[in-house]
Amino acid sequence: MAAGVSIATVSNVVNGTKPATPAVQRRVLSAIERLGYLPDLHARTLRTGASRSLGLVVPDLTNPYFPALVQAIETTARDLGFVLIVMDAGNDAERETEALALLASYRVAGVVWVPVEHERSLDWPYPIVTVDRTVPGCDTVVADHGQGGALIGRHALALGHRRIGLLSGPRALPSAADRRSAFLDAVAGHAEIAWELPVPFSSDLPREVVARLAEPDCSLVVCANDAVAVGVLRAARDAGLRVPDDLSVIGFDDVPWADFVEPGLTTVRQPLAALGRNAVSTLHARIADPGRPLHHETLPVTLVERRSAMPVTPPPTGVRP
Amino acid sequence: MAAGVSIATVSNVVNGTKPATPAVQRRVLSAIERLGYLPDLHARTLRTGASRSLGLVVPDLTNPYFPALVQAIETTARDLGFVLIVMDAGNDAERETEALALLASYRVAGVVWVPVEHERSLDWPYPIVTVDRTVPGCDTVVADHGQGGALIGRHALALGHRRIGLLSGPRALPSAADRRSAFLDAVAGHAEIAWELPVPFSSDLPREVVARLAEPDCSLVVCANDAVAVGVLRAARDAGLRVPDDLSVIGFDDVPWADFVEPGLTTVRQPLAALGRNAVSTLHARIADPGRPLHHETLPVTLVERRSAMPVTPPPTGVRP
DNA sequence: AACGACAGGTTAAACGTTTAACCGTCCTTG
DNA sequence: CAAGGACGGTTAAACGTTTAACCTGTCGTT
Repeated sequence: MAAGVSIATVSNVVNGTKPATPAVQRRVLSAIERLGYLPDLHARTLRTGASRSLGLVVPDLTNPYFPALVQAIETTARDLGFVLIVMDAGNDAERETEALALLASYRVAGVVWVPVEHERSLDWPYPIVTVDRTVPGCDTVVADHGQGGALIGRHALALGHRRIGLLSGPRALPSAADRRSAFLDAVAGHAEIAWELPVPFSSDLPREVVARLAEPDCSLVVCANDAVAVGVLRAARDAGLRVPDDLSVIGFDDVPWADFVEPGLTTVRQPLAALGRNAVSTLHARIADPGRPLHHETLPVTLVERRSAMPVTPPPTGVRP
Repeated sequence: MAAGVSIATVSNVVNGTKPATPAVQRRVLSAIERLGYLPDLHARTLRTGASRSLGLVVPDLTNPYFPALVQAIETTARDLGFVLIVMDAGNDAERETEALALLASYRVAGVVWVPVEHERSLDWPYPIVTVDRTVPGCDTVVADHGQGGALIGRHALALGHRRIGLLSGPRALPSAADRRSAFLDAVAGHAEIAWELPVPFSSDLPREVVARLAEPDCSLVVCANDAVAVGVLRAARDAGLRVPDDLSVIGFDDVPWADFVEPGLTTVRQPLAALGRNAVSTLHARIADPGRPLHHETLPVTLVERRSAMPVTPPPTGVRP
């Protein structure tokens, strides 16, 4: 090499594998500096078999849920010495499979996966940790959707709501189902479900839903999502209803603009950053010890109270005390 | 190899480099299938010197501007046969430099870069295309901020606004400066700038600004950003002002929730997807031909009219016709 | 019948690392 | 003073590809 020293020695000083004479160290380091040498990570990976890259596959980056998650994942991955290869599945299962295969070819050390759909039989040559969804045989980090549902239920009760409308999300989605049933359990016996309608995660509510909203027979509507909560806000306004005076609404997710709509949405916040951090540390642990027992972790969520849900002040239709 | 054939032959059939007998093809392909063989891209890159990965460095993924951009970049990169290594600089110049160095070690074929700060002298061993900011010596794809400013100016005039407040963004940011001066040019001689205040890109407006907003001496305030526009909406509401009846406001960016606030923000939309697509195709072209002349591309923006800016109906203070 | 061209296959070198094995020197030590 | 470690360095093999060079039949041409 240009430092008048062998290649192996260079390797040893850059990695500190073997001790070297100060003089040699200086020479090597200065030559590196001078030539702008950077080790070739491909060659390194090829030789050692230990890849320093992680994959991340998400259904749709533009979902407001993801940016904070991705950021946390990338940051902690890099702090652990890994590089993150990100792939957007475009909500398409086929494209998702391609992504996973491509990552296999790239010999990633592991992948963080947010599956577009539930259930999929697969065996990939790398460890996987799933986030927010669970796949058999994979480590998992999820938010406690059940707790979220319960939190909402208890809050609704505490605010004095006794007749509640429920806009539940896609029935097939486990997280939405968890939310729903925990909520139902929490209010059971204390409040009445005026009606329940399943809606997609969108601000564009089905016609029948906005019709129902126009003449509410409840004091609160609990929404599957912040997106649908925004739809409710809009429908209420169009119907001349004031939120929260005439109608309270509660969302889920705490999207970045939950505080920007009028009134600010009371909602449940998922610990996105923690989810991301723990996902990659879980993955890291599994990479270090492939034989360790399966790890399922569920992180607490928090209720964030804003102005869209308030106590029922004039008793809705005060029948009995 | 397990197909009773040499390694080289396998390479030839998977890449179609050299013709092979149908029988051999079948044997190889079936062996590949059977063993679940996937080529090692590290080895491939090492040997050919042609990396199939691109880097992406952004200041802060949680900025609502980025998700759509990143998605477009990832998608078109993958369609071109590249894999995307994403890095978040956390708005920190130092971390950004680390990111660029790490990408160099990874021998990426090129990188798409949205610099956290303007101006930086550097020479990296890969081609770079910058997005939304320009760096000397790099290919560039930007939105036409000047056009955006002009669009706003003309729209304001068309709506009949004659006294306008201006909340301009960080002076040091070229894009914000372009917007501002084009806007000023567009309205010059036809409308009066009641006041101008530089503010950071945030919904939390400085105290003095909300004070000024409380007693507006203008019919329209033009904001540096959708974020600050939201701040203005909020301040106006707190001051008992109705938007757009008492005051019109115009933003910039068309963030995902611009249509969710009340009233919907009229603003300028940047062609995020096109920006991303063109960035990687520009990069691709440069990779194919390192000697081609520098390519600077600026993409048109569009005005999206919603309800936060309306014609002045009662002439503001009708002095002369 | 002899030869050349060519198609289809193999061998071996090379990419840039890491690492085990090896080899001098010098210092210590019995 | 001879022998034996440490210590600091070098050599060479190996990782999984690609690719140039090479080999070997087969076939078509004269």
